[in-house]
Amino acid sequence: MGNGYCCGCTGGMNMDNSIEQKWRNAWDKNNIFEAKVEASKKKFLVTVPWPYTNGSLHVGHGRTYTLGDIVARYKRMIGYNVLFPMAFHESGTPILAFSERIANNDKDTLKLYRNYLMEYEKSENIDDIIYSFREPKNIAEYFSKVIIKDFSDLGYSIDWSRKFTSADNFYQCIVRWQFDHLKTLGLLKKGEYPILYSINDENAVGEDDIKDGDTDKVSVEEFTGVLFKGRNFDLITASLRPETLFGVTNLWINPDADYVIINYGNRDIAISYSGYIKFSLQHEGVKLVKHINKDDILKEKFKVPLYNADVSVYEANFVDPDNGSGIVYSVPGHSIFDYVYFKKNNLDFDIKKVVETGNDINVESLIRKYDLLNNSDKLKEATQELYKEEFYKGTLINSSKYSGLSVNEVREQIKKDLIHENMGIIFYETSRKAETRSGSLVIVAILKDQWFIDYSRDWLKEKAHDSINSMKFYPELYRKLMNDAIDWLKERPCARKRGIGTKLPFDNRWIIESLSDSTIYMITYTNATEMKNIYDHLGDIEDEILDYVYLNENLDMGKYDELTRKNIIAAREKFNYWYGNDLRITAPPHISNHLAFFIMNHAAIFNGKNLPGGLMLSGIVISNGSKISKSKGNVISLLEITKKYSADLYRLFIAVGADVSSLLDWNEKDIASVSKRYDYFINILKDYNRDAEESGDYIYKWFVSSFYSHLKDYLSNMEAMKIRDAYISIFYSVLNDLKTLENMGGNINSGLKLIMHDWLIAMSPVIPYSCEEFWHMHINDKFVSTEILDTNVEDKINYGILAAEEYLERVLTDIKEISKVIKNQGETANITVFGEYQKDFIEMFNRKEIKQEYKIMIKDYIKNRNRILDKQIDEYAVLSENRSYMERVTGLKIEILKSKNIEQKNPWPGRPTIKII
RNA sequence: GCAAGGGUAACUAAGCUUGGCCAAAGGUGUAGGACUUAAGAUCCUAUCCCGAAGGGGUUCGCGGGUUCAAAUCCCGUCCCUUGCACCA
Repeated sequence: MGNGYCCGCTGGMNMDNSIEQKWRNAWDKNNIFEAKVEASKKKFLVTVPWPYTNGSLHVGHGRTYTLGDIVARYKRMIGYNVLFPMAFHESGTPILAFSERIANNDKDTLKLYRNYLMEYEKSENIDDIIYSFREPKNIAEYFSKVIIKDFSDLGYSIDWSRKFTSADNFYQCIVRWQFDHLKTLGLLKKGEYPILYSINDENAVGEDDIKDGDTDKVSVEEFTGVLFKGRNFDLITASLRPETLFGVTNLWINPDADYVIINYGNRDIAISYSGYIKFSLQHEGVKLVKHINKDDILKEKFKVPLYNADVSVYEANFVDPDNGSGIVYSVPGHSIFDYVYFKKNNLDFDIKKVVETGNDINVESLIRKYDLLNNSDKLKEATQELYKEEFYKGTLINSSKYSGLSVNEVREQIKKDLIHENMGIIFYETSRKAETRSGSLVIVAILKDQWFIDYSRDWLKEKAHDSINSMKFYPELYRKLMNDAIDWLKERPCARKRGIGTKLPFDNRWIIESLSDSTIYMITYTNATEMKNIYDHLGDIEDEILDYVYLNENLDMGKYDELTRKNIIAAREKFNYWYGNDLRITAPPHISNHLAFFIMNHAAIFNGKNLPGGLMLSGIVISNGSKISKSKGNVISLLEITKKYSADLYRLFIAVGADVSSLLDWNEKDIASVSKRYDYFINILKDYNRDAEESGDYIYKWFVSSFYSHLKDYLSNMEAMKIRDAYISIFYSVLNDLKTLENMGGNINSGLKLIMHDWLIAMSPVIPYSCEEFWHMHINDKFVSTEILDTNVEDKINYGILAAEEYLERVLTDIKEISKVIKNQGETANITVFGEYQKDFIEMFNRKEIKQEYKIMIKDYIKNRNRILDKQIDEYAVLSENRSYMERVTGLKIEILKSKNIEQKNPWPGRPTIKII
């Protein structure tokens, strides 16, 4: 296929949507995926992170969910009682921000949502729905429905009876309980924290409040405010590179900017007006003294701290008064901006080199490389290149006691020394100039009383490491990365001033940050219904109830009524049965955040079997060769997938398109090649005729044996979560066997009849709809989705027959090779298999007692010894039985003989002699 | 710079943990053939080099080493990709 015109031909062979819908409805009607406690059965809880409900999901998101479903269905198939639940995440600012933007008629946002809705709604309804999105909960509600629909269409065996959202009241009780625990454990503490802030709105801003914040991220950068002493007042510059201090030749101010004198810590300091505003939000006790004229600064000389040289102040229009303090120091030896400015304005200047990199990347070479004197486009890029190079490879020179130290260690050192000498102060700045969507400036302010989770405790890290080391990892290599991430964690700000979420129980000015409220939420899946009942009944869930349910602590039940008691007891029973999260599936970018918190918070609160059991990390998905992004126009929604392709084809592509851990490229060419095989599968099953004759022929025996040996591979690969390898065995290899069967003169229907039952079950985790359809068509009226596979395959494999087939193929390969060499000149192939004499000889040889008349065979035997394999095959019978097949494949007349002589060139076991004449 | 992953035949991609059955799976592409009025689809065969006998030669980034034996283990080296944070 390869384009949209596929539907007339191959596309039509796929399961069409109505068939998929038919089985979806049947599954739902019979509630077959609702998981119930069955004490006698081993349970398996598999989770995938809950989706965030501010939009619909695309082909990339679908991978982890699809893998989750494949695993869930597989485990169910081999007899586990499986719980595969799902809930929705609404915490944080994005939904709120989108809602506000819709209310403000922001064009881009309206367009974005119109695009989402166009796929799901009739055009005349769209405006009304978008209007309703002025209320944030309507966005969340709408898209959670969309996601449920998409997930259902994709055939996921999710137990939706447990769904909830992070904004649900009952869930928030559980979050509060968790934070009370963390507090009791001494893991919560307060501190200062820099945040992005809007002056006009007097509020913290998130990525979604910032103009282009999603495409061009803004982050907080820590500058070093360096104070230069003057006669009447000091002056402050803000630098990312304090280590270049010894290379300072002068200072720059902007001739057109507004400068002021402020008083801070009993000293007068010059700074730009907007620098003052920021500074006052970052430090306490900053007072504005007066506005000053630029000349008051220009006429002064200032002392470079630590170094004490006097430098002058010059004017330069490239200095941005809104950036930092609006005053910068000039280091032409290591700053491209400074150097270029001097050059372009034909000013005299000194260069003092203070960083040595040992290579030829420096200010001058980069200016030449990018022709920066004539072309300023690349100024920023070149600057970054230089900073990176000097940071990682640089060593200080000409810098008094700091000389000889590497830049990356000395930067912190100099910063510390400056602060210690009272000549330095931390100055936060945004990584780029940013404004909110309403147009007010975004700056960095310091937030007092920020709450942190303290992940630096040794006892906690140790427990987390133990937990990681006893978990299963797919693939294994992530275990080390996970351990590293744990070591790396320090303090994590865990609450914010705004957004959707749960209030901190002991400080309700704060809302728990959205990753921090999602660390142990999987416990809720086990008993969401009961917890909701308790909440609805009592209007709250007391910590002591949660302690009883989740921590097996004691509870005085007397104070609760019967209904509550019933729910509490059921909740505990369900939790105890279902928890441990046996497998969590997500992607590597979560290692350093979500997964680390997931493991840490579990380690803090839980023990033993309730700690995480396993982790599977799937690689990223790209679409048509590039990263999925709106700007590339390669976002393909899950809805589009089920409509244009089919759920089963998508799922099959996810399973066999790439190893779980590798990058997966969703592109037409690769889809087409998977589709080709899938269509073949569909066709043979559609055309299957149940009245096919059963046959005990050799080739059917081989076919069945081969099938079960593939099934064996499949099972062992699935146990190792090597989903691709597993399905190559059970899908591609079996299809190939069917073709071989046909080539050998067998009948596909007769072959299918022998394996259909088990084949459909084994395939059903990946292509559940097709398997369901054919199961009902050809087997029985129960659901294949709930069938249990007989995993005892060993006695169904006849290794002798497999060996015979291998032998046959070997002989054929030899015949073809000889034919090729003699340019297909022969007509008849005489094949002679070994006889009694050869057998006797080998026995004698092994006993080292060779009779005289046999000695002529020694040389030949030695020569061929390592190609001889004796698998006790009746070679003569195998070849005779397949004579017509061999004749068809080789185009030669085949004659089979059994050796009756002692010869110089003998046939040996596994290696007959072949003569083509 | 640090950390992690990777470099395999025209392309893509397995294999490497547990060395031998690896000239190295699968897919794509290419060539020939079958089917077909034709096209498409499908199927079969071939696809590192040499060879009128199932054989030989040279390959798995590069250079060494261990071994009877290395794509696989060890050492060195070059190149590529990603991450270096508090953002969901």
